Amino acid sequence: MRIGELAARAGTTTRTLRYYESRGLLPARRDDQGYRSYDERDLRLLQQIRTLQDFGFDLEETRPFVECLRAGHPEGDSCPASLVVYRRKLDELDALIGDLRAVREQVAGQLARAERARDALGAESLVPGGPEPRCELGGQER
Amino acid sequence: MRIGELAARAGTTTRTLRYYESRGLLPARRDDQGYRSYDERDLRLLQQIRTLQDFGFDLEETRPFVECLRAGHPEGDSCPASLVVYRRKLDELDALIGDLRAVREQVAGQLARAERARDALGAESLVPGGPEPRCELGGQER
DNA sequence: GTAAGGCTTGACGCCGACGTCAAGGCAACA
DNA sequence: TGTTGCCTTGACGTCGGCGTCAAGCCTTAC
Repeated sequence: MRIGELAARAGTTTRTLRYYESRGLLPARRDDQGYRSYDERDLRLLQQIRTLQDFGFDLEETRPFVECLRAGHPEGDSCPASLVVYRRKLDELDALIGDLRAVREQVAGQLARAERARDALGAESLVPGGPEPRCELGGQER
Repeated sequence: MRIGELAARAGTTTRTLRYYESRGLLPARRDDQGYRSYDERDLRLLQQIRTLQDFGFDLEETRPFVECLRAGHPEGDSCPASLVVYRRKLDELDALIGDLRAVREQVAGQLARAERARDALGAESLVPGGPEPRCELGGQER
């Protein structure tokens, strides 16, 4: 099969396949026209790469899985190097999720505080002294 | 104060300040030498930007906060446009955290499955028929 | 004959938030 | 007088994973 067919079957583009080849991740044989030639095993490798990419693995992190498959193992994660990547990715995800949750709480707190302040200002306008400067920028207050 | 001092006081770099100015986020006056000149209010604006950046807001998202402060409000989030950004960021964070948690579970599942398979293969080597292909690539098995 | 479609390599574009280098100006200090 | 240190503008580099031309070859269909 040629590059266009492989790309279509994997739901990706020819540009992506050439890029993978340029990175040494998915080398291709050539037919007598000089066209890249792939088989079902290449499709399998490509699917492995795409699955991991969907998980947010970057290209280098997929390499152990691809090499594992190419070495004849039944699954891309049948080799210890792949398990190492899994575990490192789990740690990264846990750290990232933790950071994001902390940020989320910070932002939620800021929002709550700002809304309280706004409501307090709203009450102030019902009181002698009158209101403070209105926002003249950005906010559509219809 | 000049650009170097402001950068140092805000814990950032002169390049960053020039970049913010190029984006129209933090314009500077000029002294008679043509040097950028800042005051304490600019430091306040800059701190607002940096805080939001630390939260993962991109530059454009900080703009309403900066304009709010510049309009004379006591806080960057004293304007409705800023609250809109807060809420949108919360939604984005929730979505992202949800996605990452789903990915985390997927990866954890894959790791568990792969480890079970490895252990099953280990047991197989204690049994007639002998073991299957070993990994010859990548993994340091000491 | 020629147009269409697939393939080739090469190379520049993109995004965001700057880093880094170049060439030069101004001021203070030894 | 020269050196140091701050400032100026301009412009190219970075990172990842491709997108998007450009120019040209090969084959098949009309």
